Amino acid sequence: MGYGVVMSGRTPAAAAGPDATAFVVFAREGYAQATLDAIAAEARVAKHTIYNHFGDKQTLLRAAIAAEADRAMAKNLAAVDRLRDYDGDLRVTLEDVGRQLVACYCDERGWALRRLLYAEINQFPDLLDIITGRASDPVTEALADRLARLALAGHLRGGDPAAAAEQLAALLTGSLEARCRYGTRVISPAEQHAVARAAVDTFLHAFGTASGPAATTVATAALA
Amino acid sequence: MGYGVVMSGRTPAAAAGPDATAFVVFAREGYAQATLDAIAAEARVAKHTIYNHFGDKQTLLRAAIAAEADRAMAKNLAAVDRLRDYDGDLRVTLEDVGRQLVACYCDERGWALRRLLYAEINQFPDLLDIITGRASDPVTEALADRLARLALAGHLRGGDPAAAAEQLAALLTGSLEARCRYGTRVISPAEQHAVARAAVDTFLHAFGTASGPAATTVATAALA
DNA sequence: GTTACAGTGCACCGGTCAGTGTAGATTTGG
DNA sequence: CCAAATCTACACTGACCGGTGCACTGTAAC
Repeated sequence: MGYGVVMSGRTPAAAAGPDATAFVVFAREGYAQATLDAIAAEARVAKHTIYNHFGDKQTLLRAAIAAEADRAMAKNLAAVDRLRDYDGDLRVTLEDVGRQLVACYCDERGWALRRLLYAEINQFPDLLDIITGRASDPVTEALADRLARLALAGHLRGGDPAAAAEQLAALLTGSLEARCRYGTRVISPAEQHAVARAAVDTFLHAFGTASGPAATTVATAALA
Repeated sequence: MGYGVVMSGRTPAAAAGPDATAFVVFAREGYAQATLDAIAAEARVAKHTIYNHFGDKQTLLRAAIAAEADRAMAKNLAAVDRLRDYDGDLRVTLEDVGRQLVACYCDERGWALRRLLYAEINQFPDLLDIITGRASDPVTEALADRLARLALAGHLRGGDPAAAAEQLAALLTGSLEARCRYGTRVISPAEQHAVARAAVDTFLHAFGTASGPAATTVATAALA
């Protein structure tokens, strides 16, 4: 013990532990450019302490990424879980969940994690193993579970729920890479809402039942 | 003069010029880790020669990325342009184009470019300016142009063709990040075909006309 | 032949950084 | 109250790399 919350007069950066601070620095500077001196200074901790805890720079990187991936997945799963609150208006519920998933994807830290992964995946291929089980895979699976329930209840067309989940996820996140300019642009909540609405609209056209609210209007997919 | 094609006994790496070689090394090692000595050696060129041509390391990076982005965009635009060969079977034509776009996205060099962009966008925000006009933006726009023609001819539902193009692009590429594991996994042509077919199927359900071939079967979107 | 240009190989400088060593301060637990 | 463990501050090493200077070679034009 001895970190963060226990100690009183720390900066926010240090309050979350050295690995969280390390993630911020790694994401900002890149692995090679990030110096341990900078990480230690930003975490308000002696450089030696980091070596005591993590051994070397690579181990610190892996720990930082694992912690951040856990955080991101928890947020995603919480959003998908809201599909249990299905109260009769499928479109509204889907749009709500979609909006939250889009928000997760547009999150500053989400972009930072994705950037860091793309950047270092060549030098550290084993980062994939750290991410697998903590990333989009379980989220899509959980989404497939919810969609399967909805299909069984007659609110969606039958078929492979995994495929449906994949298509919905693609519709929600596929355009965000371009819209957010690789994470350098922050898009407004209104624009996020428009993306979610357009995605759900297309999804319901393709996977909704005739009885369901498939055809409202062609979404005015212009942004706000 | 003095590079590449003109000289006979060069390795493939050097045959394309120092900037192409530089891109390969930058993508493999990362900007900071890539040494000019390594680039020069791999390009079969003296380090000094690189400085004569590009001035410094950053300029070399920008030149390498610009060249690679041009190459990628040309390939994408060629694929979209095949939508002009519309011969009556919309689904077949769209799947053909979709398959080619998926292949572009899964291209080894395409992943390398995307990785490099994600990796260095923080250190070199101006890379976005280099990419804008050479990247997915013009491709989506060209796709919107083709879809507008198809809608006008009654083969697709009306509405904003830009939105339709964005949705189609999202369906095609949205699942590839996960499927290709950030570019470290090569997916088979059969799997690429399945992705394109599922995307086009969903797209036609949402944007096809009643007269069109909207409903075939729910695509058996299992991979091969 | 000579002038101009472009490339080559090598050695060098200045700076940076991971990781270690050490010695003193602080905390923790019994 | 003491001892073990942990943290801090700081100096140091060994290695690496961007960029430069220099002496030399090859080639094409006039």
